[in-house]
Amino acid sequence: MEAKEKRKRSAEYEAVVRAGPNLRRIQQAHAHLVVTGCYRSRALLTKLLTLTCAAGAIAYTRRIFRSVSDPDSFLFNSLIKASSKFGFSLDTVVFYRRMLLSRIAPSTYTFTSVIKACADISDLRLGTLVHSHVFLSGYASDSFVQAALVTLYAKSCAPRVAQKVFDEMPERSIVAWNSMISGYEQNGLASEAVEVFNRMPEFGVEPDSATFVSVLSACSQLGSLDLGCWLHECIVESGITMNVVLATSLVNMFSRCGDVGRARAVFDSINEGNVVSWTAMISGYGMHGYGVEAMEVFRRMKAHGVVPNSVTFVAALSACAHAGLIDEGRLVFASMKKEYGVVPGVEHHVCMVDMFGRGGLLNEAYQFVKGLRSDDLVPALWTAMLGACKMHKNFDLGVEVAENLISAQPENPSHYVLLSNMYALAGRMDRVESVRNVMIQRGLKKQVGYSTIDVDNKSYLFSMGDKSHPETNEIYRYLDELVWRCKDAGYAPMPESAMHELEEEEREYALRYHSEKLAVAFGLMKTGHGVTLRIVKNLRICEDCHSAIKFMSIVMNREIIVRDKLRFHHFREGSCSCLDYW
DNA sequence: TTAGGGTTAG
Repeated sequence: MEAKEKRKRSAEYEAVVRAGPNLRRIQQAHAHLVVTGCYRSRALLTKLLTLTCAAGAIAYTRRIFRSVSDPDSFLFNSLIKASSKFGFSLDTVVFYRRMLLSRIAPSTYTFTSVIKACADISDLRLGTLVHSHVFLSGYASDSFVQAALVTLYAKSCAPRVAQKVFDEMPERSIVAWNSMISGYEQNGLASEAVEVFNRMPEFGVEPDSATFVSVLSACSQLGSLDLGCWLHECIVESGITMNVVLATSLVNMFSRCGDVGRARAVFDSINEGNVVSWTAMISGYGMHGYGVEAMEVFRRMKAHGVVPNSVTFVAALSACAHAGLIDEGRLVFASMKKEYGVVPGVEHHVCMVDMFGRGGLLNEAYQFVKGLRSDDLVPALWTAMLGACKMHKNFDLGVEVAENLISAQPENPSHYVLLSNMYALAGRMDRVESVRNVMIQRGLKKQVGYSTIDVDNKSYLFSMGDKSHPETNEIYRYLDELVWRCKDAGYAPMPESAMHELEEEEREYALRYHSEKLAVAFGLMKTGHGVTLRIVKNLRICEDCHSAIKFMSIVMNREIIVRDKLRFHHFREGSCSCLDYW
């Protein structure tokens, strides 16, 4: 009799397992259990709960959980793990609280899941509280818990705390190293991420594919092609399997470091691409202004049966915007909702305004903005509008837009600079002065622009008028001479795009020693003929530098590639790949 | 009566 009972139960259990994370089948299995009276079995209930959670039916999970009279430790742990794993972080916290209230002791397994949930919602306060529970429970030296804590602090914008936890770990697993590297990378501290990576060999730790994915992202931020190529070699030498995530990371790195050809070569080597890898390639072409190529990849992606999502559409629309493909952009935008059911969000709206604006269709851009719901009117729309006003010299509209921007974000100094630029271009110097005074009153400082360039595997940083470099005198002299040669070739400095409060002569001086010009001069000085220069600027390249670098590419017969905040500019033989379309 | 963790791409 007993054996028979046991066989029956295990058959029921098997039936639940077979249902898998499919809500309809789980419900059928659940109904069957209720009918046969087996639903009182804890094992079955627990399995049922984790499966409903995996199926994404969190409301159903909660309902079943509420019906359990006296949940045990196994049930709590299963539920906490499943809810955390499938992204129901707030539920994880609620279940954890219930567990504590039920006076059931959490284990290291409980903590890893709860800490991951706190990390996913970047809740530092809650995470710190759980960290104190870890101490009280005596699990502070568990390596899994510690690795989870590193992730928690890293993802909650506290990378220094993460580093402290990491440093105090007696044994650091590869996952802990990876958490530390990705933590720095995700907080925009790319150099620190690379430093951690470089310290791995001295601890005898072999990087795995997740390590490379994170360090490649850091490299993309830095825009350092030398570093990226070296990492690529490391991956090949390590014999790590090139999975789609790693390959996509490489595609992104090569694009963002200015070598879209290599990005394409890696992309072509991917066997089973997914929506992320295709999107990465579209975005890569887009940021270089290769709109036709981007749209070709977009077309091929659809032909391969890969369904574009919201991010893909941002990449495709932005590619159209940066290449002036207005009609194609319109078609893409129209197809979003109609063919793919993707509802346009604020990012897509910004792309459209940017696209119309760059193309000189200011009125259409403005009408597009006016047609949006008021809660969709994000500052980025006005910034795109403003860029268009400046490019196409519509100062009245520009002033109106800049004033809108300032009222929306009075604490953002770059809006004041834009407004001041607009007034200056419109010849309203009295207003320029008053905007500047407002900035001073409110204690707002213009964001400092800087440019970096790699020479002989070393990164050099320049800011405007920078004199910190040991070879400053040589660089300035070289640049002065270069500017003279450019002037001979037809370059005319454009003083109006400098800070307008300066006197005429000072303005030209300030322009001449902009960070990107200093970086170009240094690169030309230090590298041999035929070497392509690659510069990364943190802000948008200024109009005058854009013009000057075109001339530099002629007089020095060099290819110069500049990545700015928005896109790439390839300067060659006196023209730029953006076709002045930025 | 039942399993098991923390890291990675657009």
